[in-house]
Amino acid sequence: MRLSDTIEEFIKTMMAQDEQEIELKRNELAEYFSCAPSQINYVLSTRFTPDHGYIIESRRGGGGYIRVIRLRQKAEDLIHYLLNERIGDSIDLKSAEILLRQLSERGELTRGQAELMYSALTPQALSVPIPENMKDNMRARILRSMLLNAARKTMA
Amino acid sequence: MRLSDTIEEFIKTMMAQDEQEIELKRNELAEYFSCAPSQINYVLSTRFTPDHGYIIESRRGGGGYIRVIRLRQKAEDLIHYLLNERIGDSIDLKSAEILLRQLSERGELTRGQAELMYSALTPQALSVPIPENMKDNMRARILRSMLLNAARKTMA
DNA sequence: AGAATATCTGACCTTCTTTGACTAAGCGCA
DNA sequence: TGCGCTTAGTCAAAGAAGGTCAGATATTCT
Repeated sequence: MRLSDTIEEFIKTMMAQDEQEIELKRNELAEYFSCAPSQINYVLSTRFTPDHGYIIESRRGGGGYIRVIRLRQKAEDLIHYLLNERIGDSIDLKSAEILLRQLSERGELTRGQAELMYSALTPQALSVPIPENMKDNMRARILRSMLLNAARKTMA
Repeated sequence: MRLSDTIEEFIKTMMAQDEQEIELKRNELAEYFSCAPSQINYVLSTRFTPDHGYIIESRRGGGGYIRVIRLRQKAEDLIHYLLNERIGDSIDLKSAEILLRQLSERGELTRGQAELMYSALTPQALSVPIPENMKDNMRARILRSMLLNAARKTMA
């Protein structure tokens, strides 16, 4: 079996017992599996992505850590759909507005959240001197990032 | 847990009970936590700056002290200051994080709002191919737009 | 077999924390 | 006034994580 698969399983086992959230030390894990620390990043970036239902947070420096958060199934499905089908790598303001309204009506987001997200995508928010055609691309990224954040909480 | 975090908490606990203002002895504190005295300065300069809502006063020599004062401002004044002066047309991620954290600690924003706003400013959210120096400019606009949105409700 | 894809490693980078040597400022007393 | 404690401040270097990326290897697909 490949090392990556072993590490993946190991992490998933840790989460099974614990909660939906674990913290790990990159160097310790690498030490434990006698591999390069960057191998851990490889595993995380290929098997613990939002599409797989996970979110990663980390901190450097003394006392640093990597936190792996598992989304609940429903949130995972929704995020998968939103990121891949609905948003992709570009979304215009009007579509984003419609999407946010739907999410709020469906109760996936509070109205406040939806409005706050919308405010981050308006022309004023993005009134920087870059080509217009790049703005919908920015909207997509910003919206993704915010939806992932929300997925950890309300979307459940 | 990091020593710096422990010291930060310790100081905040002292303030919670007491009032808006406490006085501490650098050497005693360092002694108490078995660390270099300059560690105390590190904590103060990374966690008790005006951006964090505190100011520091101190005196050397016999009977010296360090005074930590929590600033209190009316919400409108704070928001006004942030929007017009502090954020201006550019703000880096770290500063934004600090400001959002302060707003949430003060109860001007919920923690969820602060985190949602933060997620719209991360490198992933802004990972578009534009010059780095323009990103802080974008952060400022996006953050302002979101704060205005929140302010219109909470503080209207 | 050859091309495409997936895995691993190592060198180098960035961020955050901790320590210690040296510096500066009040205070009290000769 | 000047000297010597008693404090606090500064800054650079060391330490402690984690991140990135290109290239070497290994697997899988056609």
